[in-house]
Amino acid sequence: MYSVFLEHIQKFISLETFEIDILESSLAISKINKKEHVLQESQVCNTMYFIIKGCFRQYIINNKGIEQTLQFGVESWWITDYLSFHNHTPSHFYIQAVENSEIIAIKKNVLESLLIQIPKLERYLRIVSQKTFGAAQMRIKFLFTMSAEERYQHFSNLNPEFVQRVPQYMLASYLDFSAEFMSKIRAGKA
Amino acid sequence: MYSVFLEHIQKFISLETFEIDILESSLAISKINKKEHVLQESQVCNTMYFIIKGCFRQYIINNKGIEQTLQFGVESWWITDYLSFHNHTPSHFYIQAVENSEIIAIKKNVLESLLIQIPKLERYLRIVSQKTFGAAQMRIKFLFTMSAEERYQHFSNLNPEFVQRVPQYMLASYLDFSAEFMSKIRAGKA
DNA sequence: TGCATTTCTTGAAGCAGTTCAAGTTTTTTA
DNA sequence: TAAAAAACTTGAACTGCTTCAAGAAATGCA
Repeated sequence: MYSVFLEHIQKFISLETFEIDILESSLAISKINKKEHVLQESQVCNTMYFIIKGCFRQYIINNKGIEQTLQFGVESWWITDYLSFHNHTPSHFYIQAVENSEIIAIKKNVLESLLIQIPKLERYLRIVSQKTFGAAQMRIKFLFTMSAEERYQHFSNLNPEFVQRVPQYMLASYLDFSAEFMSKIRAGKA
Repeated sequence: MYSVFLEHIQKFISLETFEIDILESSLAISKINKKEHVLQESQVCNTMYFIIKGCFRQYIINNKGIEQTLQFGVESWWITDYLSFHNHTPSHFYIQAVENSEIIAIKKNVLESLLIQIPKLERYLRIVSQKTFGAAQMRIKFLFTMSAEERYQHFSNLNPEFVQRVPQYMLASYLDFSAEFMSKIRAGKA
């Protein structure tokens, strides 16, 4: 089951057999059940998570006590709080499994040791995080320019399967409107 | 004037003298005048820009013909369209100088050659882009949880000098409200 | 210096989306 | 498979912010 991970890396760099051995012997796959958290607000985040199987979300609890999902992650995505990770500051976020999932959890010191043994991984992580930031820029563009209904239509056209996979209220908050309004959009009453 | 660049890199990795020589001989500083563009919508972006001096913004023109600023960059920030850069797809963005500025423009092939000669730069860029993505996550949090007035107050508390530096209408669109509403917030009439 | 351009201000009218509250449907679990 | 919990729906009242239009102030440039 490491294949999901190794294949993702090898989309960007090529690995020697010995490097694959290092990765497999340094890393483990953990099962995380639906609704379990891998990060809670105010914790310092010292781990990066690569999703092998399942779905996670990063969310906050706003001042009205409502959960707002800021990011989803599925197979082959990384999820973590990079700011907390790099600055050793308490996180503002929760990261939770939305489905029963399998992840590779890489602690900071393990990551550093892997990056020394396999320096090419810096390149892999550099490219992946630049592309992820590019995707975040597009997300902000959509949030700024589209109405709630347009954001929903656009997202469901691009990710029809994913829309089935998560509760509507989570998707509503990810698209920055209320769960009630999502209901009205879907009923054509918006 | 490369010092701004070299010092930024050396916050994250250390450079040997020969590596500094390679950088200085491969790179040039360009002056970009206020209002000049370094990227236009529909162009493929094949350059990364490091800002030595001045200020840039990334913006779009929305369907009402109004400019909306998605991102600012000042001294020691990188600015580019990473999605267009990595996927060779036409950009959705404009990147423009807000002040008379100086930048280091690094084309993709020059970057690749530098990364081969100084592999450590992968690490520098990896860390910088992960932190930048972390900042984007926080930005989305603020957009989701704060009212227009709270976003303005929060931003001006964190960046009091910067607020003086750019036209109000650019900052208004960056904070996702109208220029008119900015005026009312500042007058205490919101 | 003076004209043109850009930027900022103000008020009135309007509306996209929220909030609240209550009920219904679906899913989970014992 | 029944009861509990989670998720979804609906309508009515409300509001934070936009839009429009017009004028005032500041800045840039010949």
